Amino acid sequence: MELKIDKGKPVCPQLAGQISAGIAIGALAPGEKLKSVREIALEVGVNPNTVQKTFEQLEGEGFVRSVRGVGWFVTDDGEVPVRLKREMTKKLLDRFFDDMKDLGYTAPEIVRIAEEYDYE
Amino acid sequence: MELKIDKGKPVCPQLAGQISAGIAIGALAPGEKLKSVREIALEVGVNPNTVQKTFEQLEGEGFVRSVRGVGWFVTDDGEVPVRLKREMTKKLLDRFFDDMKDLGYTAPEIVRIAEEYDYE
Amino acid sequence: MELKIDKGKPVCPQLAGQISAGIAIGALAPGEKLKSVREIALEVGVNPNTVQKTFEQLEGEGFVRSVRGVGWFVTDDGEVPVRLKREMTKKLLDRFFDDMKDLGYTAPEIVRIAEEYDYE
Amino acid sequence: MELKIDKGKPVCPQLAGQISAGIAIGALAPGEKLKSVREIALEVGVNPNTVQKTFEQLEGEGFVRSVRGVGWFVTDDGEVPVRLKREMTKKLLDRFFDDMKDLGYTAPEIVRIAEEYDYE
DNA sequence: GTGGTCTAGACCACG
DNA sequence: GTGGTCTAGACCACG
Repeated sequence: MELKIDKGKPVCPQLAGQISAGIAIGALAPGEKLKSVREIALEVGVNPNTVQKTFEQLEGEGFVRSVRGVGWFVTDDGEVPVRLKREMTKKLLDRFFDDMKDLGYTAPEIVRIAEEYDYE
Repeated sequence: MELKIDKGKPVCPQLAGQISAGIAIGALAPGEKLKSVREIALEVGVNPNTVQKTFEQLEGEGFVRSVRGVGWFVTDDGEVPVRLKREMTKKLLDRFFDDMKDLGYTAPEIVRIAEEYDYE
Repeated sequence: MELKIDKGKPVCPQLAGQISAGIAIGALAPGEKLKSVREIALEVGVNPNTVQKTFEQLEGEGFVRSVRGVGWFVTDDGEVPVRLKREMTKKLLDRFFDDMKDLGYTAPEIVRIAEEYDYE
Repeated sequence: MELKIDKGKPVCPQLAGQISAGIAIGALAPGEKLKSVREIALEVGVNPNTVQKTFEQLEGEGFVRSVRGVGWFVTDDGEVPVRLKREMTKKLLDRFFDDMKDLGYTAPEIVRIAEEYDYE
């Protein structure tokens, strides 16, 4: 699984979001070993500490676990991806509709705009 | 126009976004005088310096202008609201579709989910 | 409240334990502002990052909360000290009896030894 | 004598503590041959290097000695178990009373709590 | 001055 | 090589 960071924005949330998404969509399977802290740090060009911090945050949410001297692993709990995808989807929908409503659109208008949106 | 700040997140972008949205939707009309820096600071519970900084940023984008000793005004340029709304809408759509695609949805699926979304 | 660190042992658990104990015994009251990260770092002679990390761990357990640019505060939840004291007491008792049992003592013997212990 | 390791915590101190306790309580008699490094490593699921290192530490404290090509033995000195038990007991008592005092208990309270403790 | 984030780099335990 | 902890120090947002 490829990771990509937009420098200039906070790194941890970006990494956490991408790894969470990877778990949610099954690109990272339950129990699977993740790339090492150092490898990810090199790949996306950030400090290993930052990757470590991201993993510790994900661990706090029960998405990953660490085995000292071995690596980090996706949690074995098969329910997590299901729950994650549902929650992340809801979050995106809520934020999108909220933001669009702040711009003056009604719910039906938002849906129509989405239908007409030409996604590259 | 009411402003609301989520403490804990950066204040300036939040304020700038809400004021921009206000201009985009016409809640703040071209040429209209804005509330004073102090008034806004009290209303949302932040430091006046922070509000001042936000206005200066908006001024840099041509959305507002200041009259010394009097206050801040929405730009008189009637094109600004139109342009603002178009740009902000596009930004929200792009981000929403990008994020949903990262979650494994295809464009048609995203549209269908939006249609089924039950916005409170 | 005074903090003291035994260099050579992991710093974060020591700090977290002392602050938790302070909350448990009421030395740090609900809602009270804690010393700043930098002040504690200077006082106990560790890096501010380490103190910050400790606070973030305590935040994850709901014992403290931060207000950006202002400081860290003991949680307002008055139930927390009660729960904390009960849990920490149980933990210490469990560990003590477990360790003593590993040393070959029976429960009654452990109690007798505790009664005869001459605490300075 | 059975050994059990809590993965995630440093292994050497755990092993050393358990073997020391075994000597202190006579489960491992003076002069007795210990299990081989490999056998222990397999039993508790750690690397043989780690077990070897633990034995070398215990050797440094005079608790065990090695016979090349044969294995590791508990020291023949009959005084060692007595001394070990006394020292380990004192250490546990000191730590327990210290920690409980940090939690706000007085010595008499600590004793009373220990008396009332319902050890499973 | 205060918390928040990040880089750089050291050193440890374990494998 | 891998995670875990820590120091040192920079820079940001906010007050």
